[in-house]
Amino acid sequence: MPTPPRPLRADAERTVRAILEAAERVLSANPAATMEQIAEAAGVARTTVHRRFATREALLAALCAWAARQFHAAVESVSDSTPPLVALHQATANVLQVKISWGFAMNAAGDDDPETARIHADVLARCDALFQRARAAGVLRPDTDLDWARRVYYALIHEAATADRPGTPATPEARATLVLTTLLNGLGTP
Amino acid sequence: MPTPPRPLRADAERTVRAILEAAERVLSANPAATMEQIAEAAGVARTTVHRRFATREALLAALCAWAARQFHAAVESVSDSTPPLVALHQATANVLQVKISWGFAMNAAGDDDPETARIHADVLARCDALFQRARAAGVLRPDTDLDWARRVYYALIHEAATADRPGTPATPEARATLVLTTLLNGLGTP
DNA sequence: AGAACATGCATCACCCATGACGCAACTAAC
DNA sequence: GTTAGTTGCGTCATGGGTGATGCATGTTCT
Repeated sequence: MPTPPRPLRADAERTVRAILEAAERVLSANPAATMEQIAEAAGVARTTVHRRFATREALLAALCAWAARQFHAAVESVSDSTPPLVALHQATANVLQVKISWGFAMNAAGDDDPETARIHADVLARCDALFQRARAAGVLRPDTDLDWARRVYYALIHEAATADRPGTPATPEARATLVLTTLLNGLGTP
Repeated sequence: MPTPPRPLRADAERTVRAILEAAERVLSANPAATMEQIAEAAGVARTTVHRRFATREALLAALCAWAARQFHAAVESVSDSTPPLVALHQATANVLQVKISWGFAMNAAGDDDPETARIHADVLARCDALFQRARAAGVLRPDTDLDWARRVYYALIHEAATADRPGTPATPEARATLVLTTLLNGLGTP
């Protein structure tokens, strides 16, 4: 996370953002991409990347931390008192919005940083709580294995976020509906 | 694919198998693992790996080709005349069996080799045909988007193959049932 | 406008994975 | 048992990514 004691100047902050966005773009296409390629995509010299992120690991960690915070914000904005099905839809749409732009960073395992790990754990807890509410309210079957449900849910979100076929709905809301109808009703004939 | 003009001697063939299995094991844990690590896991000198697979790319390609053939065999063994639901269950169980042992190799995009690409295309075609039969038979809803269905199906198989929690069913058959009930019925209250 | 900060560029050193040989010891195949 | 193939080991060359530094040229902030 780029929070050195001395606050960054405005242009430097812009540079950091540009580097993170470029890293997401380049690494999602090729996870083994070099610092050089990332720098080029960011429109910046390679040495500048090293100035902001001492090592490659540091860049990866910062990228993951950034995505984790977006992820957290997407989930946090959903009120705990909203009915489960509505809350699920809101959270799904928000997460999809983030995931479309930060797909690589959200999948990359950057839990070596304790702060990022904490955020991930918090999101996980919120997700679990929401699923428990959903099960208690009868949205999910009473005998549902919540761990399996969560895995399936994440997987569906991932598919909905990466699907780019003509037939796929464009807006996050429509995709969220697709995810939830598939999760709850399946694709078979009732 | 290890098919040089001259057939390999028995011990050499064993070595190739050991290297491929080690590569799967090591690379699934760390996709950026070195040839050295793979060789060590295979109980073989690094130079021997290079003797069998000239370059790292060649090893990856061979690994993917091997997995693709296993994949193909798992799908091919299901008769085209079997009722769709039964066929789905058989194919799913077979694929899960393979995927548990060759998870990395099946995900790695090794379609640069035309032969492997052909096999993958063939498997895809069979999957599509099976899904069309399922839809025609009323197993899938008549308005189902088959592309979305296939994506969800693959994703569920992936989750079922990588789930290693105590609550998860152990046998491929039981996991196949989990995949199919989730795919067809979803997890919501009917 | 002046001070502090940021960037590009050129340059350097370093490490490590990769890939290639040759040779001696061994093993399968006939 | 002879022959051809296989392996381990030591060795070497090379490329490429990484990380650090100094300096001149902008840019921001006050």
